[in-house]
Amino acid sequence: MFLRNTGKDRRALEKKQVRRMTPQRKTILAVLRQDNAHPSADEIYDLVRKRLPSVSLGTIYRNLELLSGSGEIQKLAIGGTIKRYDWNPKKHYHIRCLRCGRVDDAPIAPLKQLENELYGATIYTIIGHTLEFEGLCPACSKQAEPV
Amino acid sequence: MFLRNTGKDRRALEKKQVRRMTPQRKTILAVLRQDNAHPSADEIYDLVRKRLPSVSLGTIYRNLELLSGSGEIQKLAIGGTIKRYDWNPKKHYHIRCLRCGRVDDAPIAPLKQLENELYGATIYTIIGHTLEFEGLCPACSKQAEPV
DNA sequence: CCTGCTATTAGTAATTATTACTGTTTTTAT
DNA sequence: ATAAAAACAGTAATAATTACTAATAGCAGG
Repeated sequence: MFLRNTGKDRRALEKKQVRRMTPQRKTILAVLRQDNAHPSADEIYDLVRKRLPSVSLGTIYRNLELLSGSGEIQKLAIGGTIKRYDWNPKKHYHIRCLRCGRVDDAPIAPLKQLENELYGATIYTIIGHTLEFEGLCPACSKQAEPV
Repeated sequence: MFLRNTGKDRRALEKKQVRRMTPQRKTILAVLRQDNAHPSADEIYDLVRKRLPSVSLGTIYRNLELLSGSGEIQKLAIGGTIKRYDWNPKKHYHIRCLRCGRVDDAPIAPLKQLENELYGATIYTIIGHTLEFEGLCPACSKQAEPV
């Protein structure tokens, strides 16, 4: 949970706690918890705006940062570019569609002993790992096959 | 000539081949192949400019895209934000320092049977997976421990 | 050797996701 | 009740990447 000292990472180091459950915060949590699609900040913004039309994107980002920092939700860096958010803070894996970008949970239990294989073989102090499967979702599988 | 899609996906679909080995292309390959640090496009840009001062950043990106598309190098989306490039096109895993962002190869063989565990359990057509370890590099380990 | 055709280039503009800043409002603590 | 802290909306700035444009370079066929 410690990252390097660019702006965003500096904030993570501070381990700032969520103090108050503001309406904005509450709504962000609510829309995230009824969404299994691992939405991006922008998608969450759209969903929250339906309930709180005057909410600002900065508030979305700030609160997603606070909530993931305090362990209530999880921030995912899947596939490279954009960040996605997961209401489920527990460690689990994901599978991503290479065609449309859809992300689902991968139905496989965390591999706890995986890091043991590196002990002694790497100069790093190992803290964790992320595992991501890639494939085609049902809709894109159909399109991809020329039938 | 252009299917409607996001830029990067469109380009991936085209599977455009590298036709000529231009000096720019050759230099990009050369600097990448003598660098085990998995440099970013910007770092490669700096390295190439030492040999070809007038090269442009767009050329770096375009050629890294072409070279990874044709399988000569590998494009990595490690840790989320920026992309890094690997002279080694063979499948292997990486470990990233959470503090300074350093990336090294992880000394562990690819888990070939991992995807089998998902067959029948997911609605996706599985194509592959990426596994990334997180930890602290030696330098950052020392700093992190209060001694 | 010329002519035309693409691939490629440098340089620049645009885009996207995210982070930072600013002035105001809201909540908490005294 | 009042001062301090936290959070907010709105906007500006940044970083990485992608797209565009006009010029150049190298090959293919006559």
